[in-house]
Formats: sequence, C-alpha cells, structure tokens
Amino acid sequence: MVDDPAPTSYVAADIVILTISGGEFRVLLIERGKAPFAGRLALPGGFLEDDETVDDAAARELFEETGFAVGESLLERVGVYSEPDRDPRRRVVSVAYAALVPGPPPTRAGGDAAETAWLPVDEALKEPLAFDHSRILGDAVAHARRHLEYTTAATAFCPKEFTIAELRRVYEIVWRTSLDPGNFHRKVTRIEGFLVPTEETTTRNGGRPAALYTAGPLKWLPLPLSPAH
Amino acid sequence: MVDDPAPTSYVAADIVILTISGGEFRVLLIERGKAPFAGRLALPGGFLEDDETVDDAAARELFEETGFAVGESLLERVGVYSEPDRDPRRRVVSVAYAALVPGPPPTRAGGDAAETAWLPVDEALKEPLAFDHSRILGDAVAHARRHLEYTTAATAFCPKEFTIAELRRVYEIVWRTSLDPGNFHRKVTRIEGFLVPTEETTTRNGGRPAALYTAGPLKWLPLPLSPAH
DNA sequence: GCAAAAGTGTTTCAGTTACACCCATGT
DNA sequence: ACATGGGTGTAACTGAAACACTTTTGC
Repeated sequence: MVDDPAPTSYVAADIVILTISGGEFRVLLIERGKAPFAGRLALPGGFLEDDETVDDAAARELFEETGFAVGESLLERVGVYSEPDRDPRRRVVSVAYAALVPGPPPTRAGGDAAETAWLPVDEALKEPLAFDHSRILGDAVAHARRHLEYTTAATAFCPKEFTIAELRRVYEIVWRTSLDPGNFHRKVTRIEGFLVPTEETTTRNGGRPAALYTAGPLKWLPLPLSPAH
Repeated sequence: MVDDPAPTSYVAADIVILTISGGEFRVLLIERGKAPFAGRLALPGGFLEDDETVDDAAARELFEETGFAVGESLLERVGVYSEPDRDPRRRVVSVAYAALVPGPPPTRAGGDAAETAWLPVDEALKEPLAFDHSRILGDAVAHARRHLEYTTAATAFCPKEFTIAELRRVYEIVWRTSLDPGNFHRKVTRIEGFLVPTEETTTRNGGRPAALYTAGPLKWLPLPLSPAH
C-alpha cells in the first residue's frame, strides 16, 4: 500500500440513537435545515476532526445531541457507507454507529437549533430519509435486534439501576414478543456477570417491591437469550 | 453535519486473509519493502479509489493477493482504525476486513513483487507487525472465532464441495478443540439451509465414502454451534 | 481380514417451558 | 381486602452429550 496518487475523502460518523420510550422502540432524527435534502429527516452525524478517532467523533455527536456520555450508553459501530455518490456534493465515507441510550431520554441537551424528534423505529423506516440514511437506519436496527440476543446490550436501554421486569420489557418491545416473567427472571439471574444485585428495591412499577440491579461486566452472553431457539 | 472546514483523510482497506492449511489456522502477511517499517510484516491493503466503495477496494486487494473473488470466499468488515498518528506520514483511516478463503490457498496469484507468507495465526500474533496491524490482526481473529459460533462462516474455509468431517476439522482447528464426529454430523445436517447435499461422495480422506455438501443460503445459525454452551 | 473414516442408535441427563402458586407492597 | 406486579416450585418435555455400534471403503 501507500503510494501518493490516491484520493482523499471526508470521513463522517453518523449515529442511529435508539431508545425505549413510551413503550416504543424509538430513534432520534433531525430535520435538515438546508440543501441537499432540506426539510427531510436525517440521522445525526458529523465530520471527523484532526485530533480524534471516528469513535471519538461519534461519541461527541452523541453527547451534543442527547447529553449522554459513552459510559452511560452503548456505542457500537455497525457499518461503513462509501458509495462514491452517496453525498451529491463531495466524497464522504460515513462510519455508522448504533447508540443505545436509556429511556425516556432528555428532550434536548444541546447541539444546534435544528428540529429533532424521537420517532418509533417502524415509522422512521417508512419515512424517506436524507442521503442513504434509510439504509443505515435499517442496518442499525437489525444489528441492535440481533445483538440483544447474543450480548448484554439490552441493559444500555435501562437506567443505571433497573429491575428485571424493566429489562424484560426492553426485550419484549425490541423483539415484539412477550416473555414469561418467571422464566426470564431465572434465566438472566443465573448468567454470571450479567446483572449485579444492589441492596435496594423499588415499587415504581407497582406491586411487590422488585430488587434493583446494575449491569455487570459481561458483554457476550454464553447462550442466546431468546425463547425457542 | 456538513460545513466545509473539515479535514480529509486517506481511506484504506486492510485485509486479514485467513485460511486453514496444513492443519493450521493461518494468515497471509506481506514483507514491506520500504519505509516506514521496511522489512516488517504487514497486512495486505490499499487505498480507496475514486469509483469504488471500501468493500470494493477490499475485494480488489483480496483478488490481487490470492486470486479469490468475493463469491469464492467470505469478506467481512471487522473494524475501523482511525487514530490520528497510526500512519507516521499522513492521516489514514483504515477499514479492516477478515477474508475467509478455502485452503490450502494458491501460493501466489498476482499482485506486486513483495514477499508473502502464510503464517500460523498464533505465530503472527507474537510477531511485531507494521503500523497497528497486530491489533487489527488480533481483532480480526477474535471476530472470526466468534463468528464461527453464530454464523455459517466456517464453510468459507472449505472447498466448494466438502464433507462434514472436513467442516468439522475447520471448527476443531480454529477453536483448538475436538468435537464428537457423530454428534457434529447430526447437529449440522439438521440445521435447515446450512448444508446442501450433492449426489456425490468422496474417499479423499480414506475410510468409508463421505457424502459431499455445498454451502446453503443460511448466514446466521439458529443456535450457537459450540459444545457445552 | 484389518484399519480407517462415516454415519446411526441409544441411554442418560441437564436445561427449558408452561403454569400453578406464593409474596410484598399500595390503595 | 384486594389488585398488582415480583418471584419461586415443579412436572413434563426437549435436545445435547457420551459412546457403543454398524457401514463402506482402501490396502
């Protein structure tokens, strides 16, 4: 590799910020103020700066849009989009991320003045988005659904301390299924490193007090967390 | 996003070409002819051209180095490496790929005149490679090992027509385990879409003739293919 | 015949499912 | 008291592991 006559590109990080809010699986979209695609909805994103990695750029954008730092959420790379004509103005290679943030998220924590909206994922997928963002969104949603099976990513949708039923609801909403509460409880509590019990309980969901847990160090589940596999 | 004063970068595709050869899990490395890192081993790679995607660039490099087209192998994106100083000369953002090719691979099918070598993965990981290629190699190997569990990627290491025992040996070598031949046979033949039986058999491995199969359309396995999960 | 590899049968056993049931709170 | 959600017990079922055994070739 490495001989000079090679072209250069703008490199961008685009993020699909996902959350669970109001019992729905939602994505944060921005209404574009100027051409191209003025008035269309688009994913948040920004260009790579001189002193940062693409991961840093994604984290910076996430913070600007939501106020969440990487430690309070989960930021995963899901794809690279580099069709030569994907931006009509110039060559842009976008690295796409899925950010899983706790819900309900703050309405707005900073960033520029553009209109933003948390749309249910299914609606957003029907909407015509700017650039190739519909494709990116579809890939990121598929990635997130699959990763909930194999990894502990679901905890990123929960507040720092959460009950097992709250975690179960994440799976139920993202997968559009219903899970047996008792069996789910046993299954996840038995997996070592997934959940760390705290001493507290809560009654915020009504009924008998539920034990609160925090996310453990485990990243990959030893077996897929879906019924009837 | 999108205001002009953003820096541009060279974008490269680096590929970790993996195969099974001589009963070992091996990677293709190139000896660099010039500075920086002259004499060091490095991953094959090349810069993105004006009219191609990064995936195209990776496929082009794979073909130049091995003669394999994408259809005869499996090319998966595994990471993006963008530390500002990872190339001492200029800013380069590398998209890393793992290529799984059938073995034993052709010794050399084209490309430039540099020395190439198929090193056992464990040896290559100990070797000091050029740039951040040791890290890329480690990530790609981990990615490949994990993907053999969840996907049908293992068939990419086999010739077009292969026996179930040949497929089993792929798993045994990559995972450094031994698998029960009978149970493995039943397990993989029961998964719909994984293996397509042909009418032929072969005795190339000795013993009773073994049925030959080709890879089916399935990409993701319904359950992880590892013992004692 | 004998060795070697492919593939099948069978027992055992662990993990999951379905669902009944009990528990601890708020109102 | 009773409604509500949290959590446990348990019997039936399912599928994987272990391993013996049969099949079909080459020599």
